[in-house]
Amino acid sequence: MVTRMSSFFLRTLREDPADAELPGHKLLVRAGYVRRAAPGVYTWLPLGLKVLRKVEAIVREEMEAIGGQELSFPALLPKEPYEATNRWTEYGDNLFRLTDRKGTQMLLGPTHEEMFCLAVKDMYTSYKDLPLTLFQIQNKYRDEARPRAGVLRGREFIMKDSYSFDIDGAGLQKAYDAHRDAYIKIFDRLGFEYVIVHADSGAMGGSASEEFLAVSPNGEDTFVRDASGYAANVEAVVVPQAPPVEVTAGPAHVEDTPDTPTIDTLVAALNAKHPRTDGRAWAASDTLKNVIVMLVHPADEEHDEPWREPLAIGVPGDREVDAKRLEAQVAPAEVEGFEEADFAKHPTLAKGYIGPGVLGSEQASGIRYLLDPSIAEGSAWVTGADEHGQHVIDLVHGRDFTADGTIQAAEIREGDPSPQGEGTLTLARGVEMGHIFQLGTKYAEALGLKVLDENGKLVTVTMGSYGVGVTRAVGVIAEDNHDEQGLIWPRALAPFDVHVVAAGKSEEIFGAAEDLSAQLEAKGVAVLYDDRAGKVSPGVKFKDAEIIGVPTILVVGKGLAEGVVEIKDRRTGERREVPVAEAVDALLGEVRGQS
RNA sequence: CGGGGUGUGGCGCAGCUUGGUAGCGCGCUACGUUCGGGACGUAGAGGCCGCAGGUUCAAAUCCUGUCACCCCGACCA
Repeated sequence: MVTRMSSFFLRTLREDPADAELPGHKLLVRAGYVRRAAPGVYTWLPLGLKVLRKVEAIVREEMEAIGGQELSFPALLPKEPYEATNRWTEYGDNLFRLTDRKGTQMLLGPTHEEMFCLAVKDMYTSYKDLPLTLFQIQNKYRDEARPRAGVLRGREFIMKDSYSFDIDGAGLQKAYDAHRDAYIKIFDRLGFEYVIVHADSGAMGGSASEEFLAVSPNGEDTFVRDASGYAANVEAVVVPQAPPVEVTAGPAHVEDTPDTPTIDTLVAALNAKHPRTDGRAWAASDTLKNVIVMLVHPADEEHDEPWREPLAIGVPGDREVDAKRLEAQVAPAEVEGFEEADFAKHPTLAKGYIGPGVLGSEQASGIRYLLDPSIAEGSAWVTGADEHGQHVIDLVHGRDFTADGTIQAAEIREGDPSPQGEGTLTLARGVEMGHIFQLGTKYAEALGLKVLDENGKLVTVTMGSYGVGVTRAVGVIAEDNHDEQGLIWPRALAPFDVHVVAAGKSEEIFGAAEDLSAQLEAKGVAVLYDDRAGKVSPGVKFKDAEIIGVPTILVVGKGLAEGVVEIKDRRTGERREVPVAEAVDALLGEVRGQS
């Protein structure tokens, strides 16, 4: 049936909503696709829901194409399965928790590994039942500390989550590859620019993990890439170990460097009082900065309570320790600052002048000491001498000091050499649209999902989990597809195929527009017909058509007297007149010609 | 959690410094004119000025407290 603007549940806004920042978000609200219901919680109006359903349909088709079977779990869940996997506590404040009238604690599902795992355990017991891939497209709930950018980061959002179940690693790899291919098809069809980056599997556990990031300057994730096609999340970049270099430095010597607690003050003091002999000036990159943090490990077999461990990290003085990279390396431990009270407990640490002299498990402080891999064996450094106001010059790695190992925690910068290939890295931002994980047996083990193999032996099932942000996809597409006037939907996702505007007041115009709309609908073309009569001027209708962003606009107006109507391409602005009798065929060509 | 900001008809905002019976634009209703680029006129409807205390003859406005929301950061499969 033709959708008529006169009765369609829609109201466009002339002005930007005050609470929106990004253009796509503003337009989705202004054009009547979504409304904010609560922070990070959005209502999908009829127009928006049509787009959302189209995205869902694409995702569903591709999941079914790789043999995925759709089901639907509740969003309201019992807490026991999440206690079994420890996520009831691990998920922390991000979990929406509630209590029923009997006082039983429940949660709104942030993701459903546990439920899928238990469902398979409930029904399957044999290797013959595997492999299996299940999926759902369902609301997820996460009490984000800071929801953002409208539908891009909500506290309630729709996700397609699927899970693969296999008897062994080879099966998992196959399922993983199938999902990877399916995701490529999905994101190609959704039509946005994306990169597949190596990701950190972090708290999810498991071995391999890749993220699909929609490239967008407004994205929240930073990733690197080089000219050869390598791309990785910053957390996942592995800086190669610098090869050893020949020692050219003289013996290490301690110098007085009063009032130099920072790298900047140190470099200035060195150049003023201890100039280099080779004529070059000291730079921050000649210094070795030692940063102490406090790791908070969760309780484990040996510790009943969360426990704390100091960690020293040595990085070149011109680089910071990247908090995200560090967190990824030490997960599931959390990173806290090393406070004054902690310094008091470690009297060998001279704040501001900490050096490798006391760092390391075997040294005076007993603090584990890890170096950035860019610090080559044989290279000489200026670093703290562990006495207030003193630094040591020409301290050579491997000759004068050693560490307990290396850690990937230094910041990654634009122009750094690519860890793979020849070129240098560029940094860009993206929005995480999909994430695929090889989970392995973590969840199956915790929940006891085992099947009998062909030898009659119990084997723990190997799982993968795979997510696509469906509501987020609509947000990203809106950010990517608009101009000054409004949204411009890709044809495959547009809420309607053709927006018919009756521009005028004569009965002939409305009659012809009505007739053309009906003919199009009869051919399976979804029509939004602006049949508003009376005081709604053509200008208002044109503006609304532009902001709503249906890719093809049919204007029935003044040309009708000469027997022509106008077809406008919303994206290019191109317009052409066609005889009324040919309009339907011409529009069918538009709608079906491209995709 | 840290920093910045905002709460006034459905939406966007002014008024607050210097207290005196709440205003503008959009939208909405009725009638008339207009009709290819967010028309115009006339007449209307619609607001516990976030909430609670306080000061005062009088509080949207001053004071105290509190709540909420937005933005940046931290956080975030």
